Amino acid sequence: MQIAKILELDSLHSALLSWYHAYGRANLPWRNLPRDGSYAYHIYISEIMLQQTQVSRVLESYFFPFLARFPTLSALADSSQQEVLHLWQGLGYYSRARNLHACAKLCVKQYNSMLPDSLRALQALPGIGAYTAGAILCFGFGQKASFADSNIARVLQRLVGKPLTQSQLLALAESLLPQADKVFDYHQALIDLGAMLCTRSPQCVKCPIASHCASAFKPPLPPKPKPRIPLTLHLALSQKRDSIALCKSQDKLYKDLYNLPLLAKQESHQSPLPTHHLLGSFTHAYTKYTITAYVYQAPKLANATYYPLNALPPIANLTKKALRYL
DNA sequence: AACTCGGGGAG
DNA sequence: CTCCCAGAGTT
Repeated sequence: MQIAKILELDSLHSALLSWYHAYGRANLPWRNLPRDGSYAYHIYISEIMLQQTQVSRVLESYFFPFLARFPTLSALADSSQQEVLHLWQGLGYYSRARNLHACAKLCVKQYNSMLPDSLRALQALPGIGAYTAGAILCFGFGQKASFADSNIARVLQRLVGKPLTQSQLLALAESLLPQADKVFDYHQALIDLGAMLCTRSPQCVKCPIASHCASAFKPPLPPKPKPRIPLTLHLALSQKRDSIALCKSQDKLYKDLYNLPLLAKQESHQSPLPTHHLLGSFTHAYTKYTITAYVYQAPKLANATYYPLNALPPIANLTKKALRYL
């Protein structure tokens, strides 16, 4: 590489890192752990929780309770999937919880109850993809690995001023890496830059690397519109003493979680069923659907399983909302 | 490459 | 209201 380019890169790194130490979220719990691999499990949990999920939400009521209940990979492997789902309840994307449990069991069996420290082995584990494998290597094991989450992707694409394919993105990320002792903070800094300044509406005036950026102060590309499909659910609330009827989902959606029995479902806006006693209704957003749910009082169901209200199995927030009408 | 999977908070 | 978040797995 040419000298001028190296100096430029050096200046980019130092500008980014000074900004991070002044304005970044350096006090996040998963940023203040030993980086020798002894806390790779904690990093792993944080990375899975943070997939498509905001930091504030993970800190609220998930990260610490989960680690308190499952302090090690072995403890996680020894638990039941139900208990894991219980601590995941409300966080969404529940395949993450199922994969965590499966991954822990695999690591106990194959890797002496530890997470492996190679990119290939990590990526082969359920729920760990390209991004998370790199992040675990870098943040958990202190290795010089490159990766790109959506924050880093946005920053790098703005930096070069054009959209990049996944392989172009990874190649660029690799070429921008600083020396080994700075890689941890460098990646955290890029992530914070993407989350705090280089957002969809970037605050370029505050950006420490605007002078390196091809897109600084230019309007971002227009987003593409996404369709939303109306969905009407008719849910049965069947109470027996202090228990209610719930069904374990076998579908991909809410798999292994418990839901109210479904009387009917249509992909359109519907009115309540006139033949049933309506208790109430609510709306719920779910990916591409906007759901209207009607909750009806239902008689005792002969072949349903009833669960006590003070010891419910794991339920999704959709079901939790419906239980308000008890 | 395009879909699917949750949920809540920001704008 | 719309958009998006420390993505991964499936089709």
